[in-house]
Amino acid sequence: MNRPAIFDALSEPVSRRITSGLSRIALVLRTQAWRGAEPEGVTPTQAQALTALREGGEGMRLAELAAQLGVSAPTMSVRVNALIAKGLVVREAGVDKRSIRLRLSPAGAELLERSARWPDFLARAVGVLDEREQEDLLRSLVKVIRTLQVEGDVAPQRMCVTCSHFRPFAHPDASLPHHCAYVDAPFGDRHLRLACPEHEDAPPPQQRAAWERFTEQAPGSAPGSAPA
Amino acid sequence: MNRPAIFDALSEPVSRRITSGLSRIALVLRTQAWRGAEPEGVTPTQAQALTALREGGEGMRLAELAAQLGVSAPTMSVRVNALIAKGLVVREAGVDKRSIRLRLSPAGAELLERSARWPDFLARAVGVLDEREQEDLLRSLVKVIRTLQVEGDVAPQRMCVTCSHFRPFAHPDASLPHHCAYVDAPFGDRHLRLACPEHEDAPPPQQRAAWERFTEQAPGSAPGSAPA
DNA sequence: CCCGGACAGATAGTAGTCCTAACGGTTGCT
DNA sequence: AGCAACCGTTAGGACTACTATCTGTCCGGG
Repeated sequence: MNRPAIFDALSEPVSRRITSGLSRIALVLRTQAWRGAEPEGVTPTQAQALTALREGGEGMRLAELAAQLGVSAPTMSVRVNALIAKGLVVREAGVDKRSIRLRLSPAGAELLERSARWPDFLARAVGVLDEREQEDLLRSLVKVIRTLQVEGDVAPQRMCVTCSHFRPFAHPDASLPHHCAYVDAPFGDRHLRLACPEHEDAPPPQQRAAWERFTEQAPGSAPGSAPA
Repeated sequence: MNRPAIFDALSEPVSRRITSGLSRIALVLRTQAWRGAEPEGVTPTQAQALTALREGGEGMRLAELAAQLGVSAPTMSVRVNALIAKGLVVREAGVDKRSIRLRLSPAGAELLERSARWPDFLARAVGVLDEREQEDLLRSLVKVIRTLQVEGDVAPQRMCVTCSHFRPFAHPDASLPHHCAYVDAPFGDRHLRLACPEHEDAPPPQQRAAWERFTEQAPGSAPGSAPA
């Protein structure tokens, strides 16, 4: 579809410029990290831990939480203790007396409720994209993150594409082609989730099959787009 | 185009899930930051400064560099001194004796040459997207970053869309609709740059006009997509 | 001419982040 | 019973980056 052009020779690969753009956004997220957290009296990483704790369901173990946030267990231990001292998290003994179960306290849940809008400066910027561009962007991000997960660069995510309830392209409707067996309803790319509380890891063969179906289909935005 | 569905009521807004995905990628970039930099004997932030120094052209001032990387001047001062001590950057007196001009040393340029492939783990993940998806993704990122810049959340970027040489949709060819007056050649969305050495800030009225043309056109991927 | 305000950058001092190494208590296998 | 594996914690050190403060330079006014 794209004809050769002078710029094809002049430019670095598209994928590299994309990573440069993603890095730029990562930079902004880092420098603006205190915006939402500080007014609530927590640090950005503490806020991050609270979010993970909510998304991961109740009774998370310490090591789980650490893996989810990509930090070492000692780091997470200190972080969690700070949150416990602030009364935002409670620690309970697990069945195994070595392990612990971490839960949000009511105060922690309420804090998350209040500050759930961060990072809305970025959400506003994303809002300049039209409906279709957002859907395409979300689908692309899902694909990239899933690949990072397979490569071991990031911990398993609670995403639709690895969920046992996910049935890609189960319906002919191009607008709502997928099916979620948990709520038993069709959905589209725009509904794809990255952190679903109802997520349940599918067995690897099912994951692979679903992934193949999901990626091999032409994107919903372009029914007959160039396979050649 | 998208019909109402159960999931429209169940899900948080698409823009919020997108920011969640972007945050996830930012997390990976942060945890993997030492991968490319450490083997070269520099820290990630030092590598970042070197990159900015190359992209920004020769003879950058300290404050400029600090703004580009979203850190305070003192922070950048310390960082630059470390790079000077390592012989990767040279400091020269500016015309104004208060200011300094920072340049990459040959050793610094050579180091960048060697480690320019970071973060290629992310570039590889982006590589699972097909050509068209990458083009769409790049265009969306450009739009988001440009918006962040207008909002003041990030320093001015050397992007095509703010460049005096940029002529959006100057050609009828849907594959190469834009024109770069600097190299005097047509180019497409897939050639859009985020850090062009030849960038020259266009005057605000021209920027606004170009931005309007650039965003109001239907994305190249969908000639007749929903204006309603 | 020189004096003060504005500016550019450098230097403390402090706080947050996060790692590796080493340590106690539990569990389960032999 | 003994020992290895496991879970979480504590200790120490490195990196990042902020605010406040300081030194030197430029420029305009008296």
